[in-house]
Amino acid sequence: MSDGFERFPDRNVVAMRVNGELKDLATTLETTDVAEPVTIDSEDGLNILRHSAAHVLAQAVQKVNPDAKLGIGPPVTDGFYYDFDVAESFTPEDLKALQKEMERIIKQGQRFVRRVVTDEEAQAELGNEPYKIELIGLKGGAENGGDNESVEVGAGELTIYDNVDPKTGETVWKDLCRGPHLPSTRLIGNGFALMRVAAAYWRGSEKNKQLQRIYGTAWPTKDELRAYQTRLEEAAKRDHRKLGAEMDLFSFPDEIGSGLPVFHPKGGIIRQEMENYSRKRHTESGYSFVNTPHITKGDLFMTSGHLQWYADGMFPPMHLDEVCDEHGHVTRQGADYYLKPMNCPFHNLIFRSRGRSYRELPLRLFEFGSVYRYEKSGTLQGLTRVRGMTQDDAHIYATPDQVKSELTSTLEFVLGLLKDYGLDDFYLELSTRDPESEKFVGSPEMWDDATETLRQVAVESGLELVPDPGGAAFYGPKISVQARDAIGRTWQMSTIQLDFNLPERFDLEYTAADGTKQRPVMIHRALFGSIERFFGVLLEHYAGSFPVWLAPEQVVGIPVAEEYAEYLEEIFDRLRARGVRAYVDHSDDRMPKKIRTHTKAKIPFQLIAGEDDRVAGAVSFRFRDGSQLNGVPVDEAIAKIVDAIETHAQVNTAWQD
RNA sequence: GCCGCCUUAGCUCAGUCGGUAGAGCGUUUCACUCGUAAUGAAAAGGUCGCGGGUUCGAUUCCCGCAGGCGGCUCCA
Repeated sequence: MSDGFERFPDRNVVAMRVNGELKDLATTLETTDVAEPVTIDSEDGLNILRHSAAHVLAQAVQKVNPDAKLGIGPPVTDGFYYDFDVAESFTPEDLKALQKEMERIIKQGQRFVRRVVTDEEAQAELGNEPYKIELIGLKGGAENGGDNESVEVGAGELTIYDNVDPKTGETVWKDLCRGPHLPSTRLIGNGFALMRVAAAYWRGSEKNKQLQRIYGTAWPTKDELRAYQTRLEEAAKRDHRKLGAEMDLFSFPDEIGSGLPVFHPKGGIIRQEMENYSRKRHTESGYSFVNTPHITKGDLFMTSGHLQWYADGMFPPMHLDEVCDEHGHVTRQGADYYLKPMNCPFHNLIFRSRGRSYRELPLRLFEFGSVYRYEKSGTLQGLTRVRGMTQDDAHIYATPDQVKSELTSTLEFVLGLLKDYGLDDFYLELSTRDPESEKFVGSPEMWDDATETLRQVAVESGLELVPDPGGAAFYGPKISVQARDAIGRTWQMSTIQLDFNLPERFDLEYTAADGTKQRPVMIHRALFGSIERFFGVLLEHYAGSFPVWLAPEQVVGIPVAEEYAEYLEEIFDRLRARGVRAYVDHSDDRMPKKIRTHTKAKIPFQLIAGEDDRVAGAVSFRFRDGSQLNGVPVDEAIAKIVDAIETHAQVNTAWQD
């Protein structure tokens, strides 16, 4: 007989795994138990640290405001939160006071002591905590509470953790909790910080009351906390909304409306390059280009099912063409016109515009289609969540036996194109139907078939595949390509959706080789998702330092003195003749100032010329990282620049050869 | 949509315990003609987000709205 403290005297061990289950160090071990140490810097250890920090926060809140009712307080990525029902929401000053109180509790070194209770005991002890009582009632309901709630009440026995003052042995606070916890609050140390206040619906449902949530972060050491804060600052620096304004790429004029961006000339160049390259690749891969209008009569979206299921997400209709007599009676019925939220119904009409032969399939219709979605105001976010956007949307109509190979080649095409834009770290997500949801069309059998086909294609790609239950669109399951950016964040990029339903709703047919009419299968596929969103993702991925082909200004000329501007202009004429975006800076700033200005503007190449260069028929390069290449012969310089553009190279530093 | 916070010059921000505002960068002009991240000087630029209320007087206090930010819910 022993416990974890005796078994693992190392101070970094904060808990243990006994026969596979996480336990407090204070747990008594039988000789037959298999116990492994859990150190504070392991994934389990960090979760325990953060969970214990959440407890300390809750204790601090109730110390300051005894009327605060406790919600739940689980660990999350990089930190923790705790939800409270309080009359007044927390202010930034409150957070400071709470942080102080937490520090006091931590210094006190309170012990976390586990105690098994019956439902009745827990209900009696926690009579003042209505949310905890609700959770106790749910406990029997097994796993339907979700992970965050199961932190409070596990599936097995019910436990309360007492926070015990080590000097007096007095219980100063307690909370319903599954555990495990750190042995002592002291181990939280000074590597934690309260971050922000937010509201959150109780048990994640819009129908429930909103509680006040406090987010915090916690790390084993102060240095790791600082490193985390630095990471957040770095991410903030590459925020596309900030860079978009600084680099004069796009804006959201209030006069136009929320979530409706305008692109400025420099942003327009980037978009144009993105679109042109995409057009070229689609042409090479056998896509046909189509164009469809931005608005349509409502019937089309009745046929597709959008109005039945997603009217909430659409801009409300314009009622047109109605005529009334002088008494207000309708003498001619009008029609509702809607802004389109998706392109697929339009493409279906193109497919249906005449009889189709199996020889035409697979038919791949592509469009940069403008769509409008009435996103809730609170969900809008820069270019990544907008109300008006341009999808690089394609719909592929295929025979059933073409589907699998078409899906495979589409996935290859998508991944290849994303790589050409500089993203190369991917995994896949398979989004399937939520069996609870009523929001889907077609039979469950169709869904099963479609899901299985997608799964096979995803698995055969060799990429990591993550399930996303309930993530499907209402008309079919999908594979989505998730890309990791330069600082490791993941973004949902392309989606490939399989759809047996819309062809049926639109009664799409083709004539098969045997003369019979057959139903095609549809594949929906957006590569960038939306151009606006992809633009934002690339801007953050590159932190504004685009590869040369995408950079709005590719080369800037800096004469050492005004005298050399003419020499540079001759070179720049040649660059411009090759399609390079190249301008000489004729302002009367001094040379170092110009270098500073254009370095901050993240222009890939600065070409500097003075007496030495002119005499030698050369120019000097300065790159974005400050490295230089002096005295490069003009012909070579031009060739290098053009090559960097054509190969889509990222150039931040001097060439090595 | 819900909760909280925010909104002052093109940008970043200071300020006014209620008496109509200031800095840096940017812009314009002048001088300097300069070899790798800020030459100097001067000037222009703001009905302090919008509407209402309180007040002798509101950019400041109160209410409403809009927009933004952070979350929650949502994301066809």
